[in-house]
Amino acid sequence: MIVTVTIRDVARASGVHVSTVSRTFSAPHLVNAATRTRVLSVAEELGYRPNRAARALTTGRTHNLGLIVADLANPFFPPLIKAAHAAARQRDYHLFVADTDEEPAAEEELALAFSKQVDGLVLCSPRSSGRTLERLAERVPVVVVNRRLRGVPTVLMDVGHGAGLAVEHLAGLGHTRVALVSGPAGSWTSDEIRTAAGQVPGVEVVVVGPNAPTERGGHAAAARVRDSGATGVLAYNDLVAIGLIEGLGELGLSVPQDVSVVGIDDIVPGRLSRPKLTTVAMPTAAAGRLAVDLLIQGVSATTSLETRLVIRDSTAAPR
Amino acid sequence: MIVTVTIRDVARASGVHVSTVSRTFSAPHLVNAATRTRVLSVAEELGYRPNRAARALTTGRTHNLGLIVADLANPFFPPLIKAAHAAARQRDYHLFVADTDEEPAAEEELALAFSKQVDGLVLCSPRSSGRTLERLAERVPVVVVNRRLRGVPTVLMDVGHGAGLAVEHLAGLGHTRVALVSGPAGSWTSDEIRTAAGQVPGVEVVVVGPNAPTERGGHAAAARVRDSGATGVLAYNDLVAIGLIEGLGELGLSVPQDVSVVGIDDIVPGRLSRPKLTTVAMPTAAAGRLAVDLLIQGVSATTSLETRLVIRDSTAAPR
DNA sequence: TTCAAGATTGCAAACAGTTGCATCAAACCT
DNA sequence: AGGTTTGATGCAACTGTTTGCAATCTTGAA
Repeated sequence: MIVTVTIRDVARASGVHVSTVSRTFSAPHLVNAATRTRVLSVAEELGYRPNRAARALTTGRTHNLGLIVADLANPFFPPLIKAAHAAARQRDYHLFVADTDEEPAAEEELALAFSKQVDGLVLCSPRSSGRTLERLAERVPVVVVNRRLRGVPTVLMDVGHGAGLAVEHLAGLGHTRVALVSGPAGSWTSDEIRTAAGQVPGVEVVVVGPNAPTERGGHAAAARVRDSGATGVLAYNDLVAIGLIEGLGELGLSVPQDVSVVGIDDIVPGRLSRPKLTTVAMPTAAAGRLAVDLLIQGVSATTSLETRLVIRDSTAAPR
Repeated sequence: MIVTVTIRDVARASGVHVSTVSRTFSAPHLVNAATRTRVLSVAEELGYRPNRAARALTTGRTHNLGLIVADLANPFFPPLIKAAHAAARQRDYHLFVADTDEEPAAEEELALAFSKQVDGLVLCSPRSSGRTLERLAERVPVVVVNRRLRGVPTVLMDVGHGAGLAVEHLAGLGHTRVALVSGPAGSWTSDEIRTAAGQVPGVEVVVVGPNAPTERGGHAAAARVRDSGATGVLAYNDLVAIGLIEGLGELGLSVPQDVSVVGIDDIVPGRLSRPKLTTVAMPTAAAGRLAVDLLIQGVSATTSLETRLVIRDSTAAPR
C-alpha cells in the first residue's frame, strides 16, 4: 500500500509541535538550529515531503504554472516548453502543459480549468479573441507569447526584424523580386513580415497567399511562386518553406540554384531536410524562459526578443 | 484584484448548506433536482469553480497526472505527450509534464516532487535503474513506457517485430548483408532489434555500434557502415538514419541507389528530409493514450503495441 | 535584582472542500 | 393511525499545512 507521511508524523517522531516542523521548511530562520537539524533528519528518514496542495490552501500559492500551446506536435513549441519547464523547475515550480488542438474554445476552457490550480498561465500563440484573453487575465495572472495584447504581460519575438534581415540577405545575393509566401489570413506574424519586407530598398515584394501554415500549404503554393517571377522567397515558416521546396522540385525548379528560399522559426526539421534551410531563428527557448520568469516575478511588461538570420544552403545568388 | 469565489459563497447565495453545494458537484444524484439547478445556476453566475487542491485534500485524489520524458525536444516525444494529454483531458485530468534532460537523477527527483500532487506518473523511456523505479512505484502509481520492468504496469512498443519487418523488407529487395547501426550500449531497444533482425533467413547481419542516438551519431557511423560491406541498413532511430544518410552522401554514396536505409520511430523530420525515410512507425500516440488509461483505471498490465513498416524513398534494390 | 527585549515554541484558527451521521418531513404500508 | 422507509438536507469533523498570537525561557542592560 502507498503510505503517506504527514507533517504530524514528523512532529511526533521528533518531539515538537507541527508548527515547528512547518517552520523548519517554510521559515527556517525562525527555528533553533539544533531543532531544525533534528527535524530535518527525522523528515529525511521518514521520507516526508510537504503536501503542496495543502500548502496551497493556506498560502494561496500553488507553485504550479500552466502552459497552453496550440499544438504540441508542432515542432515550434517543444523547445519553448522545454525552456519554460527548466525555468520553472529552477524556482521549484511545476508545470502543467496543455494542448488546445488549435481550438480557441479549448483555450479558454483549459485556462479556466487551470485557474485555481496555478499561480499563472503562459499562453503561447493564443487563438482566442483579445476580449476573451483580457477577461481571462482578470481571473488569473497571464503572460501571452507571440501575440500583441494591451494590458497583459507579453513576450514577443521580433519577426519583423528577422524578416527584414532575410530580405536584405536575399537582396545582397542579387535578388530583386521576392515572394512572400504568407500564412493564414489575419495572422499577426504575416502582417509583421509584410511590412518589414516592404521596407527593404531595391527589392520588389509580391505576396503569395494566404496559405495553410503547413508543409502542405507550402507545397500547394509552388506553382504560384513560380508564376510570380520571383527568384527569392520568404516563407511564413519552416514547414511552409520545406513544402515549397519540394513543390518547386516537382515543377523542375531546384533550390537554391533556380530559387532561393528562406524559412522562419528554425525548427529541427529545417536543419535535417535538404537543402538545409536558411531561416530566421526564433528565440523560442528564450521566450519560454522569459515568460515563466515574468509570471513568477509578477512583472507586467511587453518584451520583444531579437531574432536572427541563420544562413544555410537554401539561398544563393540568382541565375 | 483577482477574486476567488468559494463553495461558501455559492451556499450563501443559494440559501443552502455548503454540503449541499458540494454534493451538487460531486454527487448530483443525492440532491433534489430543483435545488441542484438552482445551485448550478448560482454557481454559474458567480463563476464558481471547485478548488481542486482543497478537494484533493479530503478525497486523496488530485485528478492530476505526471508525465516525465527524457527530452521534450526529441521529436519522438511530442506526439506521445499530445495523445496522453488528450486522453487525460477526456477524463477531466490535468497533466504535469517534466523533462529530465536525460539525467537519471532528475528523473527520480521529479517523480518524488510530483508524488503527492498526482494520482499517477507516466515514465517515458526512463533511464533510472530498475531498482529505483520499483522503489518509486511503491510510493506512487506508475506506468512505464518503453522499458520492460517486472511488477510495474508497462506499455511497450514492439520494436522487435518492426525491426523484423524492416529486415524482411530489405531482404525482399535483394539485400543479403544488413548493417544494424545500433544505439547506446545497454539499450533495451537495441537488444530487441538485434535479436529480431538475426532471425530473418537469408540475411547476414553485422552490428555497427554503439552510437549516440542522434543525427551526429549516425553521421559518425557512415564510414564504418561503408566498410561493413552491407548494402542495407537498419538504424537505431530516424535521427541516426538521417545523420547516416548525410554521412554516406559525404562519402560519395547515395541513398537508396548505393545503400538502403531504414529508420525507426517515424518522426516528422523523417518525412520531411530527403530521401523520405523508410521507417518502422512506433505507435507513440497510442502508447501515450494507453499509458494514461492504465494509470487512471489502475490496472496493472504489461501491454505491447504493434509497430508497422512505412515504406518511403530511402530503400531500393541493391545495385 | 528587575525589567525589557529577543528567541523559540506551542496553540488554535484558518484555508476550501468532502462525507458519515443525524435530522426531519413526506410518502408508503399495513 | 402508527410505524417504517425514503429522500433531501444540515451538522461537524476531517484532510495537511500555514501563521498570528500568546506563552515561555533566555539574555542583556540598567
